[in-house]
Amino acid sequence: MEVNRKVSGHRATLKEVAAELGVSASTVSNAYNRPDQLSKELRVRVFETARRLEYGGPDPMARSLRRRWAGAIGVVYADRLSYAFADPAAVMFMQGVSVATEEAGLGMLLVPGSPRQARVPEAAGGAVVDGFIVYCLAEDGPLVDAALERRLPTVLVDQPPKESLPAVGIDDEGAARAVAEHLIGLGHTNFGVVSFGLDTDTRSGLADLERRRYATYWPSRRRLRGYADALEDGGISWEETPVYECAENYPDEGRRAAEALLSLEPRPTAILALSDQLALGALKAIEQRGLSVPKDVSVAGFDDIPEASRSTPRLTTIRQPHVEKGLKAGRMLVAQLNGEEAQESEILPSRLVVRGSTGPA
Amino acid sequence: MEVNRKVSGHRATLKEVAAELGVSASTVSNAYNRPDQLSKELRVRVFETARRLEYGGPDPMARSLRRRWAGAIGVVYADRLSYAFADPAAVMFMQGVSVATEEAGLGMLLVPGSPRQARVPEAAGGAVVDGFIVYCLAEDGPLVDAALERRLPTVLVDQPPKESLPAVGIDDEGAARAVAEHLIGLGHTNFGVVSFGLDTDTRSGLADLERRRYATYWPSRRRLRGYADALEDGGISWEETPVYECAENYPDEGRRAAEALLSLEPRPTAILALSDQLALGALKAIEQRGLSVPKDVSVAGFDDIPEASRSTPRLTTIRQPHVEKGLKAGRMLVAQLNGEEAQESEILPSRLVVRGSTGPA
DNA sequence: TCTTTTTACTAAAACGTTACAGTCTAAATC
DNA sequence: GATTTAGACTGTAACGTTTTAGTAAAAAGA
Repeated sequence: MEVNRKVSGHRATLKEVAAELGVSASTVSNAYNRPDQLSKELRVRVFETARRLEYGGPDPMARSLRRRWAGAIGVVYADRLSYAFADPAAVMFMQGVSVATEEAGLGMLLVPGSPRQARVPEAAGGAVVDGFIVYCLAEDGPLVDAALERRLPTVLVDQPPKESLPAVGIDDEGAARAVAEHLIGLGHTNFGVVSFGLDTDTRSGLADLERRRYATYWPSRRRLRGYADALEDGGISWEETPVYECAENYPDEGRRAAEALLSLEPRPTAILALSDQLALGALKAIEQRGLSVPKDVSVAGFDDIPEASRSTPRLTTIRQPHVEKGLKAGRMLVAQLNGEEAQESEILPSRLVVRGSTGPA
Repeated sequence: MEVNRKVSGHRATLKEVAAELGVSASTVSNAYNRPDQLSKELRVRVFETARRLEYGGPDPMARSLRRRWAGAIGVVYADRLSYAFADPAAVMFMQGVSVATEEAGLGMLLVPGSPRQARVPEAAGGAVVDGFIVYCLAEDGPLVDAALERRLPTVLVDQPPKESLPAVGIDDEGAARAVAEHLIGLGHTNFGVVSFGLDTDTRSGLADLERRRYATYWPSRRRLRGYADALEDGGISWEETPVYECAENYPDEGRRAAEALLSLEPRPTAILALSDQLALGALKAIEQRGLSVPKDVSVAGFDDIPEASRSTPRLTTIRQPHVEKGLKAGRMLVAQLNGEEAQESEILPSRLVVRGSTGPA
């Protein structure tokens, strides 16, 4: 759907208010921006006239242009925004960002568009913002390019290092390794992996080695790498370990993936999921099969979203500080906007949380 | 914290690209906006030169000013944004809005600030947007005024009708009445109510009749009204029914409120909560007291957030279509932006969902 | 060959502000 | 009484685009 701007009735301008009062435009401007530059009485009269003419104050677009300052930061998300709101981890991240923007009195502009839409680059390119937070984007996608080409202050989140831009993230690889090692330590030798989509094509199904290695999304690639290393170190073939990729990060997709994995021979006794959302779906698939967790199959997730500690059984997972990630990223960006130069990238702590969904093989 | 704009290095402009190439500014502009207006070859050369000069395309602020079109809508929220992200109902609402903005290729600007901050009106007044969605705001707050003064297309959500602006909401009063009647039908006569804050002061504690009647937030007022009517109709004194208001819509506040209510004499056998978040807290308080739900105390919520059907016992509540509310509001606004005039206000359906948390007195 | 159409480009005027450097008057200082 | 200072206001020039109306040359049509 295309949007045409409304041809609404004429709206009063600062100039007209000035003319009506017989003063200069500067004075009216000052009435709004520098009260000390004119007498109290005149200021009152300015506001009166403004109200009478239905003048709603200086136009933000003109002001932004003139001041070269938008008063907002852009948040660019990997996928459709509506998915972000459906993903507890992303919501927590945005919450963190919102804390930072509120501290700074800035707006938070959610830039629209999925990698599958054409208008996307234009959206990021056209955003009236002072800086970007780029969150978990396919690293070579057009969206990220569009954002970077603006050459605005930018903070990368869950992304590979790029052009010496400051970044915030966790040690995805190490964390993934830790979950896998935990399960190996419990004696498991037959694994199945439930993964995010590994490329921008929306495909669901088993992924070959090539596809796993060149996963488009940085966190996916690092996590798979962590699993792979741990398994190989434990004498388990990564190549023969099935990896089922899900087009979308919803529990239901995870359920389907787990169903597929459970039908394989030999049946995995441990399922590693790249997110809790997917792991929760896997839990359901196992239950529906009449199997029990963790007696028949162990399941581990990633993210430690609130639901992970409320499921039955409660989910073994990797805890990472989602809110803090957003907060850090937001503050870093604000610092850059304030002219502070060298922002250091940060790796936030994460750790394995063992709960009821994993047990001995 | 105040933000100063970064005094970054000079950034190339469209004019400079034009000068470098020896063509007019119009031509460069056309290269970006109307490819059919110049030859293929020149267009290519324009982009080359742009890249060489590190020109990132037309400046969005200038473009917005000239076109009188921001490409974004503003979402104004009642409270601190960070609370919105912590409230599942608000998140679902925003998800709905995001679907609508994505359909239209618009950005979604979250306007910062709580009613307790001074800079707020400036934030709404300075937002570079084409329209507003005003979500559940204290109806006479400065924020809503600031938004309305802009005289941009606006859609009200969960707000009292105002200035013939289109609105989206549910029948809060009727829904509240339905929950209360359900409990009365089960034989309850001793009620306690757990409410949101009833004024912009952040107070927690029992609220007198006056305060209940003039609650600042529209949904609170309507829901309390619904409870009141149902109780009075059932021969139960509303005045003597304790209403405990919570400063914030978090489960923990609900827990504290319920603790207070359970210490009263006579102890309520039914607790009505204005939201599921608060009701979930109440559930916990009752459990901590060693009482059982619904045997000793019944609890009903409002909103039917996902957690409501996962608690033990599962929560009796009012289901309302949060996502659809956002979607409707978003589409209404988009329609207005497209110049479609008469937008009808809409009352979305809601209904009582009876689950395990309510039972006979 | 002469008109008409098309193609490729340009000049100039907005869009609505704010920053900067002044100007002018009245009060304060010496 | 001359000089400085402060206060209140103004004029002009950006800010970086897009749009409108237009020109000149080339292509097409008669």
